[in-house]
Amino acid sequence: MRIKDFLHSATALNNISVKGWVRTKRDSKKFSFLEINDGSSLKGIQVVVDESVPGYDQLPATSTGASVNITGKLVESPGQGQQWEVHATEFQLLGTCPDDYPLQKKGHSPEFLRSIAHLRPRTNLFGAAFRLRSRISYAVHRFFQEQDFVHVHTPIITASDCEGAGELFRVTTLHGDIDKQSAEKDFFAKKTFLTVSGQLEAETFACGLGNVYTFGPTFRAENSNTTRHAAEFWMIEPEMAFTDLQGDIDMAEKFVQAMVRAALDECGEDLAFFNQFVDKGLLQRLEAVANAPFERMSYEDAVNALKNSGKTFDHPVEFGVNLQSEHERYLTEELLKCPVTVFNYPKEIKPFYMRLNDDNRTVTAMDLLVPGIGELIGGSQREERLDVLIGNMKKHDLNLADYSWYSDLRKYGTVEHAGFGLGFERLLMFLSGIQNIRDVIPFARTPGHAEF
RNA sequence: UCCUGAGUAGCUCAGUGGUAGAGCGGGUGACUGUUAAUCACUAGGUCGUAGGUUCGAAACCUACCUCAGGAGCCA
Repeated sequence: MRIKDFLHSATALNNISVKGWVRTKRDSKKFSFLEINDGSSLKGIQVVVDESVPGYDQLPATSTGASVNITGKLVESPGQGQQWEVHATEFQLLGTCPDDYPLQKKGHSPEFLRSIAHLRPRTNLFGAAFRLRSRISYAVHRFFQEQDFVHVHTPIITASDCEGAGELFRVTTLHGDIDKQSAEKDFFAKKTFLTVSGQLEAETFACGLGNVYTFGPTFRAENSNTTRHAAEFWMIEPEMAFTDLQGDIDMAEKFVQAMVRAALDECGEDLAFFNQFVDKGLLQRLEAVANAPFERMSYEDAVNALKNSGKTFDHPVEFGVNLQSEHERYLTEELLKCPVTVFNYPKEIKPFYMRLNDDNRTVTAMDLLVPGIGELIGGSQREERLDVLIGNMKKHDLNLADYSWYSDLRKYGTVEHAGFGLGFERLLMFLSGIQNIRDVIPFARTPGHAEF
């Protein structure tokens, strides 16, 4: 049993063992109070160690951060502030914690804790963040598995650039100036990279297994320094055969709502903590998202709404331009005050694989925007017509031979299909209110940073 | 990569041209069924780095480094 179980115990218990780290110690003359946390929950448990307890002589050396093993009994607490406490019958100091331990009893800034990322799992904030991450990771699989989606492990090393998805990390075993050497001499006998998306490979499985999803690491060598970007992040990419854009949007909205519901239902204590210390409006916002339908708006309507907003934007809005952060923020945070899916973007600003609409000027792209984050999901119905796809690839200067396996999906038994990509860390930011992506991933990889 | 801001004690910060400070944390002691305990005492700093201006620089100027926020790119 762990501390979480003791805190929720229905009865007093004899002969229990508590192993964990000391958060704080309060000494009396003849006994000490310890608050012990083992990571199983936000709350720790209070332990009372009387001077008669074997091991009491180790208490002076037991400071904040020390690891301990306590044998004792769980009893109702006579003090205020907790239902249960542990009366030690034996105290064992496992590991001392010298006074240069950087974590104090008081709060620290996330920036400082980032610099000691190896110790931050011991804090309330990051304990909560990474418990949430784990629960939601499980909820992702549960959501898709319960609907008979097949989980596909798409390759990490790839030779294909999923067009337009940012800079790639080169993977090579060559030494010296690699650009001056023939790629044929490299390990894979061609230029290879870390994946920027599993979408193209996922499509091959969707066009065979029906509904599939990927959930794995993704790498972008983009030199971007923002609160929403990491060079290594985890992406969820469902891909569905016999599905059009509407079905894609339906699934995206259903997915986001299910994740919000999972967080509310399964991480209540941690969410309450975020609501108190990170984002006062979090719970209210999540409840609203879980219960109300999302807005949908075509790109053209969005552009018109922005034009008629009466607001002056730093970047002017016109049909044909990408929506800027300020535009997305206005739509989701001011105009609609809820998540909104914008669809049917101009074809010029979107990748080759998106299906051309009958108007011949827009494609079936969709972006799901949420308050506070901006773009959470990007997806589309894929171009299933071979001739149109080939034409697009030519327009985008792609080497048709490199993508023959991809166009084969249209050559042999093509079907309409659609999918989307969702940055897992952005979802966690949305669910926790945590403002910086570096605080929802265990060890952030960003330009100039690969510590730990 | 661009723009803006910030680097002063372990942490959070005050100090805007004239003897480096506070709170918290650490140490010591006292006290108490305590709970971000309380009280007293105490240690702790090449003021990011390098130049420059000045009788005198933590402060003003220049460059660089680091961090943060914003932008672009995107998920």
